[in-house]
Amino acid sequence: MVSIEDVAKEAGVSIATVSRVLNGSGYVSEETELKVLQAMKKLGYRPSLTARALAKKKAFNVGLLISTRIFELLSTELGEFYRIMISAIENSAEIYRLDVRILNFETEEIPKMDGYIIVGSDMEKEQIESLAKSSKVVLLDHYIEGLRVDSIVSDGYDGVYFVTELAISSGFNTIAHLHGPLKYFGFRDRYNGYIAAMTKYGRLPITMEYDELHEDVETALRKLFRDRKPDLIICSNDVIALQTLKKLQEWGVRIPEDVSVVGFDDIPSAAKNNLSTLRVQKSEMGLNAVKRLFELLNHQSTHPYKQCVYATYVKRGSSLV
Amino acid sequence: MVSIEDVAKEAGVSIATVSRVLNGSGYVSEETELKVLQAMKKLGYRPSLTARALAKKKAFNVGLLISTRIFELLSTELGEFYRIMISAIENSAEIYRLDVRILNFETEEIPKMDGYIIVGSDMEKEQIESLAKSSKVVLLDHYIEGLRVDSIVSDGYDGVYFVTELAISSGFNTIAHLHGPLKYFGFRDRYNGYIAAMTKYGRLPITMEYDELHEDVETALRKLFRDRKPDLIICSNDVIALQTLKKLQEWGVRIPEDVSVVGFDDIPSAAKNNLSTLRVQKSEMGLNAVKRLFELLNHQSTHPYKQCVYATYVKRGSSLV
DNA sequence: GTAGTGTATGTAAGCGTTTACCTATAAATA
DNA sequence: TATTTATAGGTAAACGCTTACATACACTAC
Repeated sequence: MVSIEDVAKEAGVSIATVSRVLNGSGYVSEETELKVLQAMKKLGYRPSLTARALAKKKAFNVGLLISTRIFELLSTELGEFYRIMISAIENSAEIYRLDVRILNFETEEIPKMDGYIIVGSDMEKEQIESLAKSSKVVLLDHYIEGLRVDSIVSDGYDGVYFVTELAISSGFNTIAHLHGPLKYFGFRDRYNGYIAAMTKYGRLPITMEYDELHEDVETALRKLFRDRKPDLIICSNDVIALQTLKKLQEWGVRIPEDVSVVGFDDIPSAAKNNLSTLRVQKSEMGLNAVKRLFELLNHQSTHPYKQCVYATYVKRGSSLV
Repeated sequence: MVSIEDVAKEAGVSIATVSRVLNGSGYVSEETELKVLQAMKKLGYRPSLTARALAKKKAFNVGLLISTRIFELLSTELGEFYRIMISAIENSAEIYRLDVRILNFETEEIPKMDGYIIVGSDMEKEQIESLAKSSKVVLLDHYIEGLRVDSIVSDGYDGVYFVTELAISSGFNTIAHLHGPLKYFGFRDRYNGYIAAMTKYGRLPITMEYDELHEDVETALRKLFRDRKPDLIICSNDVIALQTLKKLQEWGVRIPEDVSVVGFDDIPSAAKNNLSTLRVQKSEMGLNAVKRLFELLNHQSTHPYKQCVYATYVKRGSSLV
């Protein structure tokens, strides 16, 4: 590996000078700059990002932007999902010398900071867009189509594909998917994974949409059971799965002997109710958000991407698969 | 930030000893180890990955696994796609101290190396799976559903969503999607992006599947034009788009006045034929593959993910959008 | 008793950068 | 002419870690 020292030697200057032209800091004569530039090119020099990161003391400050909804959730049992993510962020931020400040973007003026991590899907597209224009931004557990902002999400497509395929190869016959409104990316993503797996193995998809916040699960389930009783219901998330579980038990259906039920997210009540589920890697995602933001903050200019962290299947008592 | 030195001081030992318990290397008495562990916990110590990476000289060797098909492509004009990716890999590998060796996995025995980057989609699922079991593996420009191997792909969903949305907001009325076989993930991904955007804006999707390698584009286009003539055709890839372009011109259709055509990939002939397209960020993806493999090779154990690099829209003469 | 061996720990030299601080000119100002 | 000031570039100390090497002690083997 060619180092800054090699370049300095080649150009006949000190490493400080090379560093200066590298960073555009301090005084360097045009003549010297040219010599250095040529030496770099000649040797094919590429600065070590690692060394640079280590040497720079620069402590960035980053805002952790959270909505009122999530803020309030945080102090309840349901907030565990975000609590885990946020504490992962705070822990890993230290490694990268990031000063994290938690902010409610709905009630407070957003102060100018080096970068932002936006948690969850409550911020408007326009606000994200304008924030991303002037700062480094990473979306955590959120993604907006066509916006091209760095995002970290759980891979719903792959997760649901995985259990569906697993179920098929374990001999399940009638695999249904009970999903939330497809206008939401997350639900659609999971839905697509289900469809892809079923299609791949020549199975007929059996799906039912239902809004877990405004509709009754009973109606949806009745419709779902009308033609053939499924032996496995894969639900869009744990809330839907738990409602399903409860209703089926009311009906006297044996779980998992008659019907297996699988959720998505792994919220705390999933474990309590013995629900098999696809676990969203919350702390891993938090850590990755920090890592990615750090990258952006340092050697900027890398092309943005969406990072889909694979979900992990957690088998519990609600399913035979 | 609490450093190894702080821990050493707290535990009353040297930093070398702390490093030893950190890495499980060399001799450390149980008693000392306990002291160190306690000091770490007390101070909330987290080792700096940056410093660690810098200090480790360890040069890993990695295999760049390529199929015969791609190997042969490499020396032709069509191979530019992979040539760019591969040279990006070779360049960035140096930064990370990776010794890259290019291998044809179909003709040569795969030698034992620290990690592998598998380029393209020609390797069998089973072989990838077994390779990933004993080594660190990154898939480049490939992704296998349900396998959960680290992958770098171009975000077809987002890319096609982006142009579709752009076209809708630019006043296009009849936007069609001419796509390759949906059994392939890449085509399906792009297709889903198109569907999502059209649905979002209440437009009726107009789609036509066609196998660019075995079927004739004329038939597909005739079917596509039967009901309403589209004013924009978004194609699954550049090859399809170029065939479309040619056929339309044969028919005397004016491009882009009558019909706009957009492709995907940005292969060299796209530029030559003035085709608007979604550019796959080849060198960025190559670089990211290296970076990700390096992460895996070092502080292993991070949870795998699929990285979807956003495509960039490149407007050329074939479209008004 | 002397040498050899296994165990335990410390010392210090890197790894490739950045940057505070210092020195040396030449030009500008008094 | 003497003093300031802007410009140019060098020196060396960090940054937090790993690791080769040195040291020290307690055994065992002859």
